[in-house]
Amino acid sequence: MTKNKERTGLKEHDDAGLPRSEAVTDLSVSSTLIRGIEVLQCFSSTDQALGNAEIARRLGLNRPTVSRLCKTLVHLGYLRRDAKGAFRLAPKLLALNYPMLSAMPWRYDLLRTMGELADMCDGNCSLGVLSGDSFVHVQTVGIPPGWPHIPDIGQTGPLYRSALGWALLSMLQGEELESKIADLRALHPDEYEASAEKTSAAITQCRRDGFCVSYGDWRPNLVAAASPLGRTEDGLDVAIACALPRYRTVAGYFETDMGPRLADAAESIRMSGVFVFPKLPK
Amino acid sequence: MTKNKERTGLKEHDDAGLPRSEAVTDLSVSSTLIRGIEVLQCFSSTDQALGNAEIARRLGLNRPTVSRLCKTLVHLGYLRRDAKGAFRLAPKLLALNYPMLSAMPWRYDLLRTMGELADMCDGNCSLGVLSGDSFVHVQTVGIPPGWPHIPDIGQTGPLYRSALGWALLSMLQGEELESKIADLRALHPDEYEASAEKTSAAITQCRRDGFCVSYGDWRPNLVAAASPLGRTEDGLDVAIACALPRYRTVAGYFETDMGPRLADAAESIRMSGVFVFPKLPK
DNA sequence: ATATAATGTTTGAAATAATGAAATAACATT
DNA sequence: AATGTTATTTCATTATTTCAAACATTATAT
Repeated sequence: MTKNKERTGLKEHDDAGLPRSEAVTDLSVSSTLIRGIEVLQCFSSTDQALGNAEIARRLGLNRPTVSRLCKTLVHLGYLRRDAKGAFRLAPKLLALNYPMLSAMPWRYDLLRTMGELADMCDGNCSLGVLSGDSFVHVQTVGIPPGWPHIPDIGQTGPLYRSALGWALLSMLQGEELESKIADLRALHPDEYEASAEKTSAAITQCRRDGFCVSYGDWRPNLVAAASPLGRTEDGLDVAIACALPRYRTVAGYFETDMGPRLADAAESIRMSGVFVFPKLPK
Repeated sequence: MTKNKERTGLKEHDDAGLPRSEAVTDLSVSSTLIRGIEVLQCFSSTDQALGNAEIARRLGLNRPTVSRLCKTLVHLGYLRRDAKGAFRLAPKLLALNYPMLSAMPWRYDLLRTMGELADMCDGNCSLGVLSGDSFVHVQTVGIPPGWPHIPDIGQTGPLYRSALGWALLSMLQGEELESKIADLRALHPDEYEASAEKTSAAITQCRRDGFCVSYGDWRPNLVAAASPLGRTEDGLDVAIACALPRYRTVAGYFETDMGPRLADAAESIRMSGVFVFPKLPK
């Protein structure tokens, strides 16, 4: 099952010294579970309906295997078949998340403030949470008509080239920050290197001014400012951001107006006590 | 693996005539995938952090097995360990849903109308989608402070004893409705029977007046009205509901004021053409 | 402190479940 | 009708899971 190992990126023992050239599969994780969930991961905003064969092609499995996995997921209610017989994610998948969303009551408490911020900059305002090598949106307010993309719960973005990502990184302390950066570097060597300077500058700015700004680093036509909020009791790192389309942005507005205001708002949110803000190194 | 079969409720061939009393396991679904996902399903608003042993107990597996499944889910990023070493759902799980949310652009288009409805009744307004034997909330607007529960994306409720559920059922046609009711009856025999009359009355009301009302049938202290919206192009059945705490409800308000207004709003939403409304039987 | 009871993880061998090739069936599109 | 799709079924092979036992690691109680 060499293919499988490479695909899933499982950590395995070094084969170098083994008697036969046979690879040792990692018995401590379940490959079937991985494959099943990888089926769900195949779907995206642009690939909303997928057939068996297409999924098999992407995952490097053969059709019968995928057929069985999909059948299982349909049985569980997380996939459905549309009129054309293709598979689509099913609404029950949302139910899996409800426990997590209801564990973030601060998402509601911040709605008002977020709305005010969105109005203030005539753009939108989002909350993001650190997750592996990405941030994940957990709340978004203000989605004007004609908005270039759909920021919604669950959308992910890069830590190393987005305002929200930088704000999140700025909260990590020495050892923690080191290891996160090492992870990012390992996962996206070239991409990370290309943004390394901007990243460290933004982290510095966050720590000094309480916010940082991104000019189209993530979404080419969006300008955004972000501020760190802190870590929740149960261990999630949270930041807040405001964004608007580039063509509507007045030069310097984010640096001199919106940024400081966002930082103020973040500061007063921190006063609520929901978020623990780390003591930052001088 | 007799235990497994019973737990997962897999359909299997009748063993009656088999030579040995050995059960035939169903090769067409993947039991490992089922178990892995069942681990995720263990979490709820009230059980946000679970240990290995607790999960094992609930699923009827032994600890090593659960340890491996959890390790796999952590590897995938869908579980995380908190400060105490317990497992919690990880934010990456939200990312799995993003493709589905972004496939429902009408969730945004309806925000304004929903806000108006919520203001009008001084309560909240939600969109629900049919999913198996339940509805799933896909959007909620208006969460006043002190609200008795947290209606949010992903929350599920019963089809047969809630306004939203009844409104959804009212859209199903003959054969489709029959089979859905049969499913409900099979899954919750007693509970269904207890609400059967209310259910059919509400379906009738929906078809006649365009809305139905529930007085605490789902959440004891909530009164709600709901209207069917129709079926989306990709096959989801959607309904809209407004709810407020019972103690704030004036007698008859939902029947004579809010209900008809909701029905009007639903009617004008349907005009937008996003939802296909079935031709109802006279 | 020490004992006791839980929990989490690692083994290895036995049992089982997953796999993929081949065949079949169902469907669209020529 | 014929071709190229795609989805499903079957079955023998193989690899993965499972479980019990032992160990390590916490908590909790005495």
